Amino acid sequence: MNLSVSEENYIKSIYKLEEGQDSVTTNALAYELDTKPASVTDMAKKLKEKKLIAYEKYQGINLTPEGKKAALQIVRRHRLWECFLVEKLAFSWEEVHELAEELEHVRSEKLTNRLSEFLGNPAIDPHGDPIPDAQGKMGKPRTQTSLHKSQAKRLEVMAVSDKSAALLEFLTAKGIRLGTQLDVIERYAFDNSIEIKIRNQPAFTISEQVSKNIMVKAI
Amino acid sequence: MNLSVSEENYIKSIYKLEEGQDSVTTNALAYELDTKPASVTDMAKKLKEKKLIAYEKYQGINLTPEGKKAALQIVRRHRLWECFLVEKLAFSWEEVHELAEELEHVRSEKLTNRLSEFLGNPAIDPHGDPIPDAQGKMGKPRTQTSLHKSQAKRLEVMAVSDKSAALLEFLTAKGIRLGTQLDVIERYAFDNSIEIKIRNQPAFTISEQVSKNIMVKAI
DNA sequence: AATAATATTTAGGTAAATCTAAATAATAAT
DNA sequence: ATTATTATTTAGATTTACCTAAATATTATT
Repeated sequence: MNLSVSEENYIKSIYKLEEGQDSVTTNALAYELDTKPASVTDMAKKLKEKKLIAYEKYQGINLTPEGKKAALQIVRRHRLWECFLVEKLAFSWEEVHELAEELEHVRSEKLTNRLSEFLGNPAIDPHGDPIPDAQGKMGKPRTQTSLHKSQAKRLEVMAVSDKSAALLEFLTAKGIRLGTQLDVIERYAFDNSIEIKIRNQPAFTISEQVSKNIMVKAI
Repeated sequence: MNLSVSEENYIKSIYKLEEGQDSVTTNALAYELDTKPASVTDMAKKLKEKKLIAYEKYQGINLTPEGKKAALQIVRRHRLWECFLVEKLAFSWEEVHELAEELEHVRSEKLTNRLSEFLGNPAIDPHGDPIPDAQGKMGKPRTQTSLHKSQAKRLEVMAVSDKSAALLEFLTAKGIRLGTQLDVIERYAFDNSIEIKIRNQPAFTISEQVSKNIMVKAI
């Protein structure tokens, strides 16, 4: 199956949005891909034709097993390149997402597998996400909850689900990185903001938008 | 200046064909890019608009200084990725061209420079071609003559100008690689084939097409 | 120099991936 | 259960990078 860059981006986004949800809506996909719903409908028809997604008018989108396989290959490439950029080229974790976004579209199994080997077949990428192996097998689908949902009072940052440079820069500025341990001081119901504290630092408040994207586990 | 992948490929090919020639013809470029002359004319207008080439109807194509700068950046990326693939991922020299052809289009100066640094700022790529530095400065534009043109009787292989996998496989099979020293046994005028001999090996004959693409220097 | 051959350009068309605006379906609110 | 709102799809354009076929220039040949 030969996919265009655009088709690959759709498959990857569907895979991402499918997590948790039982199907992906046209609007959500359009927002995720920064495009218009009408364009999504067009592409949905094409991907259905190629048997990569299950799609019926107004019924939302799901990956077929084949589509999921394709998605996992793309995710594998993306996360391996992120490892490469951070470990070998000394990029910081908030810089690598956009570059990996381009590198992931070089579709060569041999290259992918050699790269993985070169990196010591890593199981997680610099953001804490698991890397699918050559067969598409992947460790547990990442951490338990978002900080937004977590009930815990003391927790550890396991991953960040949104890789926009803006968020990652914000987190870096605030001293939040992988493995950072935080205490939840207060949750404000009126705007869902959360006051948190990192050891040896003054407490500060983060918005719902931010807390939704910080993945944590209780400690 | 933001170039599409297609525009970059045109610029790169013009740069390649310009070497020696004083301008590049529509047909030559079409052949090089495996496209049609009409498409080249279309693109020539666009690249002229962007001031990357000098072009007047029926007059052939030349890079402007700006176009040449762009070309050297692309060539730099291409050759650095080739180094990476051969040195770090253990690809053989005949495998890397196609992959580098894709990787070269990731346009990030920071990535390029970090990659170069990671590789120890190499000055030549695995095919023997010099790698432009970050400023576009490049070592002497490679070897003197093709085997086809060379008058010398004993010579050394400095580079291969055509990177098609077919040719590179052929050369590998015959034991011809960078640095290989050969003796010219005979030149057959009727088809321009050449009988050559590598030390400790039986002599064999290569076609004009092959000899045109082997770059040598006399020793 | 006239003609033949070749090279190049123009005109008009196609496919992929997008878009806007309008139409229609599904969902939420009264 | 209507109506209003929101989501989705359709219809028709647009842009990029191609294409073919025909027209026109240039170059080579007699």
